[in-house]
Amino acid sequence: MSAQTTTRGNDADLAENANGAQRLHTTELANEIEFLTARARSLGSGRANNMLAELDLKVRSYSVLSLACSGENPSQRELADFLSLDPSQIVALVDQLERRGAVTRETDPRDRRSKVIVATTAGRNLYKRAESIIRRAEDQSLSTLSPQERETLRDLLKRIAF
Amino acid sequence: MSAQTTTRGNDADLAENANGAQRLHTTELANEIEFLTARARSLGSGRANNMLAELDLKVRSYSVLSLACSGENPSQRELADFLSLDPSQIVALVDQLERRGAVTRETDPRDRRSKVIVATTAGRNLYKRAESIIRRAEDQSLSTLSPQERETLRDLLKRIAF
DNA sequence: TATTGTTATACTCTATAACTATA
DNA sequence: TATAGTTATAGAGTATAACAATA
Repeated sequence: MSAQTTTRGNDADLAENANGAQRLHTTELANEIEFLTARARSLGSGRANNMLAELDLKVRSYSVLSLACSGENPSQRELADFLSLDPSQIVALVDQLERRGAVTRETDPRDRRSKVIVATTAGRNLYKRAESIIRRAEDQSLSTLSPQERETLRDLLKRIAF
Repeated sequence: MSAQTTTRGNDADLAENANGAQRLHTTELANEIEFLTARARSLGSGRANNMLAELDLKVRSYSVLSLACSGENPSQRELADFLSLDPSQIVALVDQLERRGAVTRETDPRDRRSKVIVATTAGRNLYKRAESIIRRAEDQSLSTLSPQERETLRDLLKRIAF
């Protein structure tokens, strides 16, 4: 998905550490890439959501805001395609961001059905703060990896994600 | 995936390919490891769920079945911890698998509060078939990676997932 | 008093279909 | 006839609290 989902996140994992489900780490399941990807995502987006809460954002709304700030002037349809979300979910996300003055909908003059999402100045400021939080969250989630390993991971993921 | 979620999966991505949201691939967001992980997970579990449908399983129930077949005799509490799911969700998943005769709940004699989940013969047969489907799904999801790269990815993910 | 499993409930996320306005 | 955005709704997934049995 891309666009991700809220998850139980950190609390559950503290529980696991406190507890003793480490026996299960040697299991077949624990070595499946799909499982590991899902677990990494769950931990990562859980942490990111917790940290973004201070800006009243979630990973979802952050993603939309980020693309609105990208300079690519995405339409809602493009956001839906790229984030693997239904167009109706984009409506709700853009509504929220628009209500707080972070983005505006501008009708594309070349196709008046289409609405381009662009960030306001306030939206770009919000994004700057959110981006730095996301960077800290990512840094924490990847704390066991060296910079080189992080680049390797990024490249491998990029090849399977697109 | 661990604990995962159903996702829109393949259809959305065909739409993306058909469409032209490729502009957004150069975006900052598209290079964030968290985003790529989420997207990879979404594609992967979407595909796996589609393929597991013929066995009337999902990634969730497959994960529980897999751990029930692991020989580690996990309790429901351990399943919840390991899969980052709430204990009440485990109840529902085990109920389903128990109803179809794939697993049984056995009271742990050393702690009669705890119930150990063990696979039946039918459950192990079901798991064999599911496992081969999961392997095919994973193979398709990782088709752009060499065997070596897959191992690298597995190791990196393992270090951030646990 | 604390923990395992269970039930119930509310909330979020996801999927689908129908509508409108534009093309 | 088809597409972008919107609305409404139902379903799946998630989080929380309370309870019984057991420790």
